[in-house]
Amino acid sequence: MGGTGAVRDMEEARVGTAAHEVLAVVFQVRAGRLCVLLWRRARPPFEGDWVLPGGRLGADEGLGQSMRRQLAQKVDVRDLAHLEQLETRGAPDRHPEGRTLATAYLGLVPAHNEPVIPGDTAWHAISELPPMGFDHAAIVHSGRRRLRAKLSYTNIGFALAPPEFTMSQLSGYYRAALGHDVAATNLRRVLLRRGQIEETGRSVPSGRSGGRPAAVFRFRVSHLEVTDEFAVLRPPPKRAEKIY
Amino acid sequence: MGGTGAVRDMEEARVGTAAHEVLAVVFQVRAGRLCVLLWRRARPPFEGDWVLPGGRLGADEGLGQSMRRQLAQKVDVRDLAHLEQLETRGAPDRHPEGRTLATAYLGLVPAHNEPVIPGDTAWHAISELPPMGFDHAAIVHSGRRRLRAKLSYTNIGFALAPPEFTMSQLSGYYRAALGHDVAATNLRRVLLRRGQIEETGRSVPSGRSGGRPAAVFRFRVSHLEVTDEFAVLRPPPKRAEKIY
DNA sequence: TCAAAAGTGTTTTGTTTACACCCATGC
DNA sequence: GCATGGGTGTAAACAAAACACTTTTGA
Repeated sequence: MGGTGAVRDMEEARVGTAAHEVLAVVFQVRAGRLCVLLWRRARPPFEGDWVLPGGRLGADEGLGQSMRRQLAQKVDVRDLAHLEQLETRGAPDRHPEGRTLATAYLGLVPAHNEPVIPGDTAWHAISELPPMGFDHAAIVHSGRRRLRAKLSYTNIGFALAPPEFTMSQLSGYYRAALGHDVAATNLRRVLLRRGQIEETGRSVPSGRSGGRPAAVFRFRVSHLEVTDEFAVLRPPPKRAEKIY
Repeated sequence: MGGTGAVRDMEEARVGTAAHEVLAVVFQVRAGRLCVLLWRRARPPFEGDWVLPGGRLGADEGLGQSMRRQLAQKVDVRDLAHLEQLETRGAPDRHPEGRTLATAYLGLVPAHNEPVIPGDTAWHAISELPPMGFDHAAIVHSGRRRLRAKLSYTNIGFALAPPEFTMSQLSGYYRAALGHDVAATNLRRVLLRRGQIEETGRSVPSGRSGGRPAAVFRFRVSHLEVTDEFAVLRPPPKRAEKIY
């Protein structure tokens, strides 16, 4: 146990009361790779290891509210296009200095944003995570699974892409997040069909190597929506008498 | 604030420490309807209202462990076919007697189990929820959404159905959980194709009104599995060079 | 023999992937 | 004019829903 002494010991003995922290898995696609924002611990335990940004829940804060406040110290909150709760971990031994529950959030920063971040934080590709403290590496992987799943049936791409983009750029963000190739030509049709994206009418000039100018798209809504709810077992379309 | 006085006040003032409880949304299909197990509060706040079973997190318990312990006082844990974490709520004012975080779980009891439950608990159809205390009604609806979604792309039906069943029974459980009709004939083919269910080889005699005897099926695995992961945007089947 | 319930065969529909081909631009 | 992407058209693959028809039983 740490050096806080009697006060902490008394608290821990009391059933049902525990320290609570919030942690953020903030992803951004950078240079074609899915990256997560990590913070380097300057003192034990896990000194020198990397951990998720976050901290103690304030006395009168909601969880999401606390997460945004803590994150504001690392990234400008305006850069965060999406934030959702991921999971809560409460293994009694997850924190060596005493019982601490942690509620993790998934946050997304659109590509090409370059938020100012403190010197002790850095973006790390999730394919090459550095040594990480506590159970934070596992939480990063939870976040990746969540993002990956939601790319299939929601419009969550809006939080990965900048406000305007070409289809080949967008397929790059999908590729980075999903971990496999995504054909721009088909992605375009799927997202258009689902009404997720629309053309701006403009196009970007082709690069020095030539090629047809690419049309510029944008997402139609910039908050999470389920766009493909019933992959299967969908309700009968006509006379759909719901039973509740 | 409640009358606990100085001790509680001191705790609440201390940043990062809060009471923590676990709550269970336990569903069972009963008489063709999706029902949730509720507990009737005997004292304020919300006296007489119905709430989710649960209670304070113990000093050295994990969250899931605590949930199982608390649930054991309401339903026999052997009756619980599935338990998964749902969400954590931490609004500062969610509990009138003082800051309390709650981590909710989703639990499923297979149909036709008849667990012994205490006199102050009862099953309520979710289409006719009684007046409920705290934010528990919202948590019930979170649970229903989760169940409904997972029926589409996982084998979670195993936790709704008894060990053996006919297809028309199974379609009844799906109907109750999804809220719309599910044709037994197509459900059979979908679940067989996905390898979720298999025939036992036996059949049940037809009822007094005649009819062909129904084949008896069972789920092949009785833990959660994703059986239809990439509804769309699936990775290329051949030469699927994953990038991580 | 008829009604009832289960199960099979087949068609239709919808969605996504694959792939060939056409388009617009820089050099 | 030709290489280089971008974009369209179209076919193929696949899965699920709809529906007609067959099977097996009780009365």
